[in-house]
Amino acid sequence: MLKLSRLTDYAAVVMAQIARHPEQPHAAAELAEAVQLPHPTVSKTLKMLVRAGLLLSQRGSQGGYRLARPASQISAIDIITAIEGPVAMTECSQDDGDCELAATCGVSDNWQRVSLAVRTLLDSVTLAHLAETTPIKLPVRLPIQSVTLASEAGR
Amino acid sequence: MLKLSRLTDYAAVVMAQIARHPEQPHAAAELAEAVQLPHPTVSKTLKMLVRAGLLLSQRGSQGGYRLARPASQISAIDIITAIEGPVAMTECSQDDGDCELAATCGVSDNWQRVSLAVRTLLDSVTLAHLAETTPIKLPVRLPIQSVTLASEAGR
DNA sequence: ATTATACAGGACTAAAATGGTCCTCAATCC
DNA sequence: GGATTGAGGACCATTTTAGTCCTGTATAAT
Repeated sequence: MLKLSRLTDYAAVVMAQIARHPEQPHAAAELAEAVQLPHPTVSKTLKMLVRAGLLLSQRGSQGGYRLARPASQISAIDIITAIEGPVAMTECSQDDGDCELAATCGVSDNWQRVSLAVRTLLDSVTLAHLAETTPIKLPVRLPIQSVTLASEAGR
Repeated sequence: MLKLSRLTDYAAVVMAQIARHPEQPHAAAELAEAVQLPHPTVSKTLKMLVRAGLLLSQRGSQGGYRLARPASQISAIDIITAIEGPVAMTECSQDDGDCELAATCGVSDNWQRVSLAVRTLLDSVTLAHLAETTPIKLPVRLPIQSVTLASEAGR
């Protein structure tokens, strides 16, 4: 279905929660309560976010989690990558690229361009954006994305 | 990893192969040979594409598969949807939207906007694009995408 | 008509990913 | 020292995915 894993979803919700109160550290138990999710699961998610460098943790009483940098400098793709690994549309758009079918494939280059466009899009969405509550939805348009496909590449 | 399933990947490759020779019908066995994938798997993929209305099939000898419409009128999202179902970043960005955590979630609206942007991006990529071989990659930029987030929505 | 070709539909299985829990250890504060 | 809180990883259940195969049906050539 080309969707985020559930853990990634949790991660975004938790990150947003922290982003709305960036001063104090937040214990896992407190966050779990706030977002109404099981403690062990939230805890697992938080650990992944720490390992990815998006959160800082402090042990001991009065400890907890804080953002490693301002919410405006954390992007959606950072969160997704932290939980799911690199965003790539196809197997072969990854780094290793060990697809031996590349010869007969014929679409890999273009998929890679699409991948890049998706990544760029997700990179332009920040945690600050996600954390904002949205009382009204007024469609204001703003171009944020470019993609180059073979057909436009001069051939 | 936010990536396409392998079957979707196959579907794109096979569709591109057909798109490059749109006149004759192509038998599943012939396509499997051309793209170097197992016949049963290719066959399964083709059936899904027919059911989604992207391919037309003809039984009997000299039968096979043809595009249901020109490659320029089939988008990447059509192919993805045919195999994986609707593209939605989160559970709750789907139609039913039966997420009872929506109250404490606080990010669902913005994820839905991101989903929409991804869908729009994938909709702008056509099978004709994908099928093109790409001898040179000259980065020419072309804005194709807009997204509206809460922060830009007037509020 | 008969036969060979080729798709339709679905059952079935094996393997992998995912979601979720729990236990033990380490750090920190009081 | 004791309470609190995170780190790390093992572990299991469930779901999803990939892939195969079988039976049936439509079509064309002869």
